[in-house]
Amino acid sequence: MTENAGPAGLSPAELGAYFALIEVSSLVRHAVEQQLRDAGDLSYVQFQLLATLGDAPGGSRRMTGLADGVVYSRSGLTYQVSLLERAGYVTRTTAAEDERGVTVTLTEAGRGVLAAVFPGHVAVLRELLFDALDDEDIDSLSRVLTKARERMRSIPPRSARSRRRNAGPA
Amino acid sequence: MTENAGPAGLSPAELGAYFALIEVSSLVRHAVEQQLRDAGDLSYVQFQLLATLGDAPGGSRRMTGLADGVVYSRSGLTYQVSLLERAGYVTRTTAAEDERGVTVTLTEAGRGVLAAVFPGHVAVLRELLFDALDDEDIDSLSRVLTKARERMRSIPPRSARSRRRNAGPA
DNA sequence: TATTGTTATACTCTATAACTATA
DNA sequence: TATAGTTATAGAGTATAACAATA
Repeated sequence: MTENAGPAGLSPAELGAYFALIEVSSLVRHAVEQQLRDAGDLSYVQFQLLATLGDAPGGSRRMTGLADGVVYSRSGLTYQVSLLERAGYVTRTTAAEDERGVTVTLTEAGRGVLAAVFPGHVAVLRELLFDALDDEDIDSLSRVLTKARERMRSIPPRSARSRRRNAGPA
Repeated sequence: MTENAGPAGLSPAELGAYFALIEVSSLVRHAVEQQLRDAGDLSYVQFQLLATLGDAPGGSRRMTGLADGVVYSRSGLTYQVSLLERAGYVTRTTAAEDERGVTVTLTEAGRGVLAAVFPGHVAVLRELLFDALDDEDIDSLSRVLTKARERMRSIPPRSARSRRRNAGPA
């Protein structure tokens, strides 16, 4: 018997990390969602999609690539992208290389909202999260969470399985 | 001009920490939500409420105290607690000290679901999060996030303001 | 008058399954 | 046959505002 809580439970340190992770991320997300709603009438998912496109070369991505870590079902992605298209923030075109695919591209208006929303976004993060942390805190937070993220990405995500479940053998 | 990104933006370290925080917490939450659904037909919020009660003396809490860090509107809390009551996991009684208040109490059945759901819950956290981290990682994660949480709790939460907004001066 | 909690309602988001079209 | 994406639909969750009751 170790001090480390066997397979049955979590150690106190793990429990503490878990609860803090959930509470902090909830509060951050909730606060940021309000700000995005107020400043640009964007949901958080929509913001993430726009930001992902903003970082992509040419402001373009295929639907599939856009989903990573943001949305957990195909229909959900279609839904959100439809809203963005209706708002004029992205365009959808048939992919050049694969006629089945759809390329989503950020428009000028899309870059506009991003720019409009960004300062307030940053302000919320500063006030709520980063003002409480020194450089070292931020570094270790980033380091540990990045490590965790890489692990998670390497594990078969449920969304990848979901298709296969339908089209099972037989 | 510092290397530290002025008020206009976030430093690369901050950006990295922020994105990793959002992605990791989303993935964790999503995975855990599925597990809770499968194992006990509980939403994550319901699980949090039960767990909060499980930690409380006598398994009881006032509605207001139950909301902290879990739910962001009173009606949302009422809704979730109603579901829990209907399922037989909690009871609601008029508070002894304040006739306006409601005391929510965990039932035996409530403790039962918690127990039933817990091992799988822990397993998901291990596989997804903790297996990737060593003890030191977990300690710093816990330390930094706890620091952040304390800061956030000390800031006037929007939910506290919301009431006042309605009943503004004349 | 302020606070606790509930209710009614409207809305957003998500997920499953069925479907189309291309590879 | 497998993959990319869309659509229809149904359900869960959330928030706002109006409300009742107690302090």
